[in-house]
Amino acid sequence: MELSDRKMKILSEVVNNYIQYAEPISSKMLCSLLNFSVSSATIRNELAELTDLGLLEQPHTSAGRIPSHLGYRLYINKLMGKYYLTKKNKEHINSILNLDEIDPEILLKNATSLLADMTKFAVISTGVCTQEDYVKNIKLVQVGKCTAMIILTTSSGLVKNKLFRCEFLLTDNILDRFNNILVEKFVGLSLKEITQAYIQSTAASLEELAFFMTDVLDALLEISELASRTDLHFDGQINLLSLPEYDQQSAIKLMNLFNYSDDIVDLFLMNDDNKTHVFIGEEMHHEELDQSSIIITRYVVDKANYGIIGVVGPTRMNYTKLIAKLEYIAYLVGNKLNNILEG
Amino acid sequence: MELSDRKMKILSEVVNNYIQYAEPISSKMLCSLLNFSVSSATIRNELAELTDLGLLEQPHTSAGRIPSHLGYRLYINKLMGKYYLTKKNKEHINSILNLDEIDPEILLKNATSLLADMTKFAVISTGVCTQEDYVKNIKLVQVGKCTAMIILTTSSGLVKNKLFRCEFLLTDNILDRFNNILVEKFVGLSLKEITQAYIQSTAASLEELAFFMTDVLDALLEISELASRTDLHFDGQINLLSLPEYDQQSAIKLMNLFNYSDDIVDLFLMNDDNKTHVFIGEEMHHEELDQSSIIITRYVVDKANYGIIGVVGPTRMNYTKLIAKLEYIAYLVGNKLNNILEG
DNA sequence: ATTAGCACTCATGCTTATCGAGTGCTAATG
DNA sequence: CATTAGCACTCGATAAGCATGAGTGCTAAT
Repeated sequence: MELSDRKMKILSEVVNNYIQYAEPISSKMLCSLLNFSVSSATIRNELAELTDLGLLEQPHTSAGRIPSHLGYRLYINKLMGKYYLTKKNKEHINSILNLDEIDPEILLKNATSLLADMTKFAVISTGVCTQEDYVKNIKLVQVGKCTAMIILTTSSGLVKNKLFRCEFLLTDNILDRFNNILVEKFVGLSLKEITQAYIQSTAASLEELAFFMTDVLDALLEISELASRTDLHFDGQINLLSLPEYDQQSAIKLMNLFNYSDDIVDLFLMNDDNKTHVFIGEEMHHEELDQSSIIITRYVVDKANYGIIGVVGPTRMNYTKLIAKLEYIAYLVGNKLNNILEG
Repeated sequence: MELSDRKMKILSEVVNNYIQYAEPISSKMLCSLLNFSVSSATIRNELAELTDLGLLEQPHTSAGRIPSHLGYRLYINKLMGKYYLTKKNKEHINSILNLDEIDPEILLKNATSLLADMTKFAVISTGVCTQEDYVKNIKLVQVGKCTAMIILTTSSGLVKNKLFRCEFLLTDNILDRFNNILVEKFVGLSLKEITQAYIQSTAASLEELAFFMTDVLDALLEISELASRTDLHFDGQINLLSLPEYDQQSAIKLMNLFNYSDDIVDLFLMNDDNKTHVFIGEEMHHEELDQSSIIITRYVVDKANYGIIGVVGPTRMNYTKLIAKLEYIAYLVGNKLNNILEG
């Protein structure tokens, strides 16, 4: 079913207006905004039809119209234009992200917080996801009499570290020996392969050394689990509190959704290509998100490595602007991470 | 001025009741709760006098009484009993904090989040504060072709690390040389001494090597600044949202106070001995905190090292219970950190 | 297809009335 | 003199009534 050009323009205006003012719009108002040479009664007829089609809604009989989620969907798929960031905007983003930070985790944290600041909404991002991350290197460094740090680097550029303690005095010599063993036994393995069971069988093969290496091996297990769990970054949740669409109740529900984050991760994984996706309220089938939309996109590091970054806000959000900002930041992050990985 | 025993008991009951139910209490109700053999009219007379003394307040003429901040103050200083944690409570805390985590930062994060979970309020803690933290050791570890990690350990047990990148290919040899220089020039210095200027003058003394070491030195500067800045841990802010005393407005204000945290830090430093302190609403002279109280205590690592941990909640909080929980956790954290530092 | 005109709806804001919990005060009591 | 019964009074909370006006839907005319 095709809508007339005029209906399109009306729908578009309703959405734009609602995004800007958060109030239902009347036929009269639309009439003066649209400059068609028709009267408000004609607009009213059009509005009635758009409402019948399920694209618009009325909060109550004598109120103006607001977009339904179907209305938003049509708007997003067909009607909205593309927004181009101003030079100033881009420079602002560049100036904050182009620091020579080379830790992927910190870079992502920065990007997430920057986007939250810019959008005044909540932002979520994942660390780099990779099909098959494997151990690139392991280093042990002594930091105290009985304590040392284990540093794990992976093929996706991740560098994770963790402190651990042994029951005996450490020396460079001992640590070197341990380190060599770890390198020999674990470098090249996929992170997934490093399980409790695998560690145990490795320990067994070490014979009398196994006893001394339990702490190191435990630490390795923990850190590789840490490395294979994609980490999540949240920011700007508090921004949502000041928005008219969230009362205390729903804000709390939303926060909890973020905190017990499995559900959110699932939502995020709905993004399965390199395009930007918009999910609107009820489409997500999560009561807590009925009033909200999520825009997600991927930052692409290289063929095998990407991550996801997205904005969560009220359905009434400025999609064009947000998409532009999100995509630009995702683009920069992807580039930056690619540099880090290559370098 | 001394209050009669009966007045004390009445005040105490008003506070207890308000803490539990968040509602003004009437003379009649008090009468039945207290089991004095007097009538509600007598209680009313007592209440009137307590109100005249500024210890109680009436939300409006025909309402019951609630404690004023002076009332709370008296209650806290003189009236409230001591609460002893149940075995179950203690075991729960132990089981979460007695993991063999040896990174002070992570330990503190865990403690903060545990306390937030237990109290359902917001919790803030500082890292270890120390009069004069000095550099105990520096290590450089290669993690990529041109990237390395610098690890700084300090006298207070802090272990901080940071990735940095050089403009040239790294080798074990080069890093060893760099490392030796760093150790020679910086180990034993107070963190405060490592300033931009100091780094520059050190670089100057290195002559032709200086050029190659700029990146390392920059990283060192950054990381030592990071280490000397006491870090702050927040948790449970969202808990405050569900409390009746905070509407959206005041919750946001409170969150912002936490986020731009200088003010909060000042408040925290009001704690200048090893006792537990309670600050009540208006006493803090921060509009945002008028409805809130803060309980702070120190965790003591050893003579020179301590940190602060505190709970922020509505003035109407269960002080005895909270103090018990807070102090127990602070005690464990202090102990644990002491072990880590010694070991 | 468009439109003027008009009856109809409903959220909003204001005023008024009622209710009842809880107080403060007075006068009586042991 | 502390205590108390009794009672008038206050004031928030809740509901009900009413006017207002923005905005619609429908009809009949163009």
